[in-house]
Parts: sequence; C-alpha cells; structure tokens
Amino acid sequence: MAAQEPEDTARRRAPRVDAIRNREAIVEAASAVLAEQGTAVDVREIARRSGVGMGTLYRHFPKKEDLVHTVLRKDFSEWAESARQAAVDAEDPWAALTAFYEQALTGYARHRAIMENFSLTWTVPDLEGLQQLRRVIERLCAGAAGLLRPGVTVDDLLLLLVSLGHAVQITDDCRPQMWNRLLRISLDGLRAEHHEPLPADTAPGTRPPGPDREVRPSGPSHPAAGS
Amino acid sequence: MAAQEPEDTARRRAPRVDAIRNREAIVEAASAVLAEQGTAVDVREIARRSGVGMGTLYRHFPKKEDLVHTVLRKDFSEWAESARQAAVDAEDPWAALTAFYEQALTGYARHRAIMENFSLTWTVPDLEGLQQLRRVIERLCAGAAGLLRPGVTVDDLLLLLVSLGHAVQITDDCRPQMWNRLLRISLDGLRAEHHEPLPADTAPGTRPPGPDREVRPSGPSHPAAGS
Amino acid sequence: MAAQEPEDTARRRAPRVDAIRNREAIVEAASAVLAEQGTAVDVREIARRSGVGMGTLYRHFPKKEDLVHTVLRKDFSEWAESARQAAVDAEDPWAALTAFYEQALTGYARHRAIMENFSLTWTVPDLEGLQQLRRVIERLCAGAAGLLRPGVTVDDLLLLLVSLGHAVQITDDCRPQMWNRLLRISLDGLRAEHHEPLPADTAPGTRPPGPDREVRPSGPSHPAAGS
Amino acid sequence: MAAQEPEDTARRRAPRVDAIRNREAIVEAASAVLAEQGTAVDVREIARRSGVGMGTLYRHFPKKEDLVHTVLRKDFSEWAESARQAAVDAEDPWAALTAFYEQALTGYARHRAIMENFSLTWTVPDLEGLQQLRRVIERLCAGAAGLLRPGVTVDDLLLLLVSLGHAVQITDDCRPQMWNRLLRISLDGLRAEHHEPLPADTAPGTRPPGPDREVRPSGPSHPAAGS
DNA sequence: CATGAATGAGGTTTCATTCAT
DNA sequence: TATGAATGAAACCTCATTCAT
Repeated sequence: MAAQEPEDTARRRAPRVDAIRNREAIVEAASAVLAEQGTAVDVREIARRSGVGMGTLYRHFPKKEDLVHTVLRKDFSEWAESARQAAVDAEDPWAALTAFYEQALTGYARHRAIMENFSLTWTVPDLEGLQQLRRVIERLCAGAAGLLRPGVTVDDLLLLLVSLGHAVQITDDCRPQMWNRLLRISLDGLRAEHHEPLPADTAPGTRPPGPDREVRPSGPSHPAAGS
Repeated sequence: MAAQEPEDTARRRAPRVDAIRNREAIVEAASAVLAEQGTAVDVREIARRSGVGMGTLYRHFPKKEDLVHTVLRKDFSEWAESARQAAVDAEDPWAALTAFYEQALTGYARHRAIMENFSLTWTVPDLEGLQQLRRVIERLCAGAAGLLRPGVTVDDLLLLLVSLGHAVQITDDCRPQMWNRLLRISLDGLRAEHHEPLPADTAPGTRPPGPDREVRPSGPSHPAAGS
Repeated sequence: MAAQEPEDTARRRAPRVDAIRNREAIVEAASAVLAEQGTAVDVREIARRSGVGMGTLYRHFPKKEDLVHTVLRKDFSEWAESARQAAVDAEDPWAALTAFYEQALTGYARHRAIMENFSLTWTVPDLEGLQQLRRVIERLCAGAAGLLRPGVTVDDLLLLLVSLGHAVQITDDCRPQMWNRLLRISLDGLRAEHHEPLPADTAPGTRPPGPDREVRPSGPSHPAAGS
Repeated sequence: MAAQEPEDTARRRAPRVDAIRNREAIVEAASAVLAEQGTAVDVREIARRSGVGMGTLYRHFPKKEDLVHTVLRKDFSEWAESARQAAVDAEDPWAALTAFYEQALTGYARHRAIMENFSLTWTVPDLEGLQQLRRVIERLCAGAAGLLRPGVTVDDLLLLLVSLGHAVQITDDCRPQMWNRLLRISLDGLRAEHHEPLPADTAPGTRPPGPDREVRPSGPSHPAAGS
C-alpha cells in the first residue's frame, strides 16, 4: 500500500543481503559455539562471535531455543546426509555399514550440542534429522541382512551410534581415533557368526508398569532414594 | 596446633559428633541429588535434602566443587568396588569380565554425576576411584588374556565402560535393559576369535602437536573454527 | 531556499504524494493501535499496521512521542467536535449537556491513549483539543446557567468527564452502558435543586506551597513517604 | 535431624529478626514505589529503596508479581478497613456513606498501583480486599436504604469509587480536594429525591453475545477496527 | 559451630531508535 | 526516499558464595 515501486514490484527489495549474511553468520557462529560448549552457552558469546548485537540475534531467532533448534536441525541433517553418502559410496553392504559409522563418528560426533540433543531425543522421532538417520540405518540393515547377527535391530544400531558418539566426544581431544578401536570391536560383535540371541529388550515402547526400577541387584540405593 | 593431645581430644570430640553427622548427611544427600540431576544442581537442593543450612554445607565444603569431588570419589570407589566384587565372584575369567560390566552398568551407570565426571576425567588418572577401576580392569585383562582379542587394551575396556554407561543413562528410563544388547555385542566383539588387529591408537598420551584437529575428512569445519 | 516557487513546486510535489499517503496511513494505524492498547504499545505494531517500514515512520515522526502527540491532537479534536455537535443538536440546554456527555463517553472514551493523555494533561491547557473541549463546556455551562447547581465550574465538568471516561474504559468491555448509570447520577447531582455550596477548591492553579501533602487525615503515610 | 539444640527445640531459631526487618522494608518500599509509579516499576528501584540486594528481594518474593500481590493485598485491605471504620464512626447512615467515600478517597486513592489493580479487577471478586470493600458497601447500602435513590446497586457505588478514585489520582497533586466537589455532586445524585429510574444495566454478567460493540452511534470506527 | 538470609554478577529477552541498502 | 535490519541499554530472574545472628 505505501511506497510502491513504479514497475519493480516483482523484484523484491534488495537490502536483505546483509540480513542474510548476518543470519548465516549467526547460525555459523552458533554452530561453532554449540559444537564447542553445548547448549548451555551464553547467547552473548554467539552474538559476539557473529559480530552482531543481541537485538539482531533476537530478531532472527526470538528465543534461544529457536536458534539452537535451527542450528541443530541443520547440522543434524548434514550429519545424517554425510553419513548416508559415505554408506552409498561403499562397495559392499558391510563396508557400507562400516563407512556409515566411520563417517558419522568422524564428521560430527565432536559436536557437543548435537550429541546432547541426540542423547536427549533419540527415542522421540520428531526431529527430521533423526528420522533421516533412522532411515539410513534401516537401509543399511536391510542391505546387510545376512551379514548382521540375527536379532539386531535398528534401535540397536542407533544406540550404538549414540554410545560411540559419546566415546568420540570424550576421547577425540586427547586420543584421536581411539574410538575407532571401539567401533571395530562393536562391528565385529555385530557380525552374523555370533549365534547367541541378544537379550530381550523388555520394554520396546516405554517403561513397563510395575514396581519402579528394581533393576539394580546390589548397587547402593541412594540414587533412587527420594530423600 | 598439637596434632593429637589425649585430654584435648575429649573436649573437642563432643561438638564434632554433630559435625560428623552433618557431614555425612550432606554427603549422602549430595550423592542422591547428584545422581539424579547431575552436577548442575542447585546447592540449595542439597542443603535442603541434607537438613542442614547453607552455612554448614559451606563450612564443610568451601566450594561446590569440593563437595562434588568428595561425593564422586566416594561413589566412584564404591562403584569400582562393587564391580570388582562381582568379577571376583565369577566362575571363570570371561564370566568375570561379563559380570564386571553387568554390575558396573547396572549399579551406578544411572548416577548422572558419576558418568559426567567419568566422561570428563577418564584420561586424568588423578582420581582414586578411576585408578581402582583401572586396576580391576587390568586384572580382568590379565585373567582373560587368551580369551580376549589380541591388541585390546585396558583403555579400550575403560572407554567401553564409559560408552555403555552413557547408553545406560539415556535408555534406562524408557527402555530398561536395552543397553544389555549393546553389551553382548561389544563383549562378543572382544573375543579372541576376531583376528584382525585393532586400528592403532595413534596418540597414546595426549593430543599430538601439529595442525589442530584435521581428523574430519569431509564434515564441515566450523566446530574447529576457533572464532 | 525559496519559499514558494511555482515551477519547483511541481517537481517537488510528485514524490510527496507517497509521503502524504504514508503519513496518513501511519497516523490512522497509530490511532487504531493507540486506541486499543494505549501509549505503551510497541512502535513496530504501528509500522506493521501502517504498511510502512520503521524508517518511514521515524522519518515522519522522529520520536514515538511525536507520533503519539500528533494522533492524540487529531483524535482529541475530533472527539471534542463530535461532542460539541451532539450538544448543538439538542433541543434545550440541559439536553445539550446530557447529549454532550453521552456522545463524549460513547464515542471516544474507549480510546485508551486519549484517556491516558486526558488524565495526564487535563490541567495543562496546552493541547488544542483540550481547549476546544473546555470551550464547549463553557458554552454548555453558560447555556444551562439557571439549571446548573450554583458553584459548579467548567473544571468540575471537565473532571467529571475524565472520571466517567475512566469508568467507561474499565466497564465497557464487560458491562456495556453501566457507566450510563453513573452519568445519570452525576447529572442529577449537578442540577440546581441542590443548594448546598460545593466545597472550596483550595488550589485553583497549582499545588499551594507549604508542607507537602498533609491532606490525608488517617491513611497510612507510606505512599507519600519518600523512602 | 542435623544440628539439634539440646533443650531448646521448642524455641525457634532467632535469626529471622533481620529477615523480618528486611521483608518489611521490602514491602514498605514496594508499597511506596508502587503507590508512586504503579506496577510498571523496575524491581531494582524497590530493592534500592529497601536497602537490600536483588537476591534478597527475590528470596522473599520469587516473582515480581508475588511482591506486587502481597503489597496490594495488604494496602487494599488496609484501605478497605480504614474506609469501613470511618463509616462505622459516623452518626447516621448517610453520614456513613459520605464518610466512607471521603476516607476511601482521601486515604489511598493516590496509590497508583491500587487504583490500577482496582480498575483491572473490580469485576473479578477474587481479591480479598475487593470482597471486603464490597461487603462494606453492601452494609452501607442496607443502612441507607430509604435515603438512596431507588435502583442504585452495590456495583454502582463500587464503580463510583473507582471512578472518583481516578479523579483523585489525576487531581490531587495539583488541585487537592478538587475531587471532593465531584464527590458532593455524585452523592447528591444518589439521594432518594431523584425518582427517575436509572438506565438498565443491560449486561449484568459479561458482554452479551451478538455483533461486537455496536455501541457507538457516531464516533469514528478505528478504535474497533481490528486490522 | 549452625543457620539461612543477603549478595550481585550473569543469564535471557524486549524495544525505542539509528543506519546501510 | 522507503525499507527493515541492527543496535544496545535495560528489565526480569537465578544461583554460587558470604556473613550476621
């Protein structure tokens, strides 16, 4: 209504160039900071590293959570995609599985916020990236059907990824590639020559009803002691 | 001033009864709270559950860190000991190894602060409990020498423990015992019938000097981008 | 430089068409928004509803206050005028007074910003609209001279308007027309059959010098207590 | 459990003396500040005037709202009580009504936060103080039954109080006692010699359903124009 | 010596105003 | 000239730590 451009209506106003640059700077800085320090970072640190003011940051991402989610969605997707690609490029089904884990663990497992989120939400299939990841693993499972130990599920492979991802997080700074040894061990343990059944996963969905947490046979009781 | 004066001791001991009881109450409450909520917990929560005031708590432990360390040392030791005992009670070397992991993961892996700390400090052999744990694993390794895949180190087994411990943390609430499947897989992967050498752990001590973190082949580089 | 040069004017006018349209759009949107939400509203809300950018808004009105004042002057004047007209159309002096209040309270008393401002500035006869209003009331007073209780002043009638305006603001949403009952009561109280003199308005101009606020006989003193 | 006092268990720990002093200081300062500036004040201003730190303030009142409510409840109750007492002390029913309004308006009507809240919540009979006030007015109504104009309701008298309270707020600084003239007018308008019925309060409960706000006969439409 | 109230730096979020495009 | 992105000073609230009682 106000301020009409004579014949340029089709062309969108240009000045978003810097806005886009800023948004990207924010996301990039946030990605770096979140990777380094996890989601507990001070928003100011992100603003400082992006070179923008707090207001700019909050213009693009009204809540800290919004920024974190945006970054995680992006990084998580890229992560899943890079791992998928590594699997696709492999020569045989088992090599695909191996390459998948290697790429996944090499590429992003040091991203603290991703691992944080992965750990917190791996059972909640709401995240796009997580779904992607699960689909990749499903395909790998299908492809390596005869080679995989019977009874191994997609959830097992996903949990293995989280678990090894954590190992990467805590070793990669001081012992790069040490996690690779665990990976070999686990992959070997996944092969078909192991015939014993895996222990039943008693609660496929959620916690089973019944007396709460009587899992621990001999450990001390205080972690469960209410007060 | 004097280290131990018999007649002084009598006068001093009376008030210390309370002090000792308080200290124990604090440590016990802190253990429960730290197990449930991790080290990010509010100190007040600990004081509340101990039934002591903040001042008392801070008299015994001048910094939150001091309390946390005290608790962790104790719980970590108990943890190591319970796992050790489970191993000792086993019938054969491999059963000992299995029992060790089962007990360790069943008993304390839900202790959030322990796992936090374990993850942070597992390379720093300053903690008493960690040393204990390492000694237990050393003995298990020695005992199961012929059964263990060649090349497996104590550090591997320790890292496997951290890694599976994390899996316990994130699965035990919604999928109890799911981690047990990962444990079987890993233990099978540890058996001697796997003959391939494990990949070299290139950095036995700390990060090697040189170009920082060029580990990642294709992942984006921002996590390493300092600023 | 030159005040009015015919041929310059032609060149200048072209761009100003937009400017004028924008200015009007801003004022109109601001009027609506200020009426709804009062002066505490976010400037962005006004820009959004005007369909102009922040820059344009601030070009026309360098400070939020400028825009608010402009809107209030205009709306206040229209308000005064509509009330005046209602009074003029009435058949007799008392009906004029009644019609004046009815129109004033019906027409604009829900305009939050107007009432806010009316309350804040009713003693400061700087505003044009307020002067208008006062003139209307003066005329009504003069017309209804014999019918009005002796001693009633223009200020009384003005304050009555503010006071009832507030009643409208707080009742009109949940109890429409309830304020009308208060209006009847007040108008009846204004009639000449009441012979007692009104209490003296001790300070016709501003606060009298002297001990600060010793008005309150028995109420607690903290509202006046500085600290 | 911890730290038992030998035989003083019945006596409560003393050191709350300063806490109580602080709490009172906070409430008192808050009362003053809220009276002066309304509920939009900066919490820091209250902390500063109380002479306590932010933490202390937030220890006693975890949310700003808690503090505001506490102060308002107290001041509102005191207000209602002082007005009630003034009415009780009066010689006859009409004098009681008069004294009630005079005291109410003299004592607290300058308390901005009270009036803010009164205006916002006068239809919501949740507040204790409001209930008190309503009860006082009910009794006054009953007592002055024959003297009050027929058809006058408790809600009318309550709204009159809000309305005149607003008049006090905006006049008392520059024209003390001017509101008293409005009070006389209104009280005279409330007397029984006025026989015309008051206009019906069409919506006793809430807004009637139907086309929204077609109340305004000739006023401009923008205040209602949503967007 | 125990208590728990007090402290204040630091975290997230909002909004009037300015400025590059 | 119009745009709307950028700015940064508050505002609210939390929590490790200290200190008066």
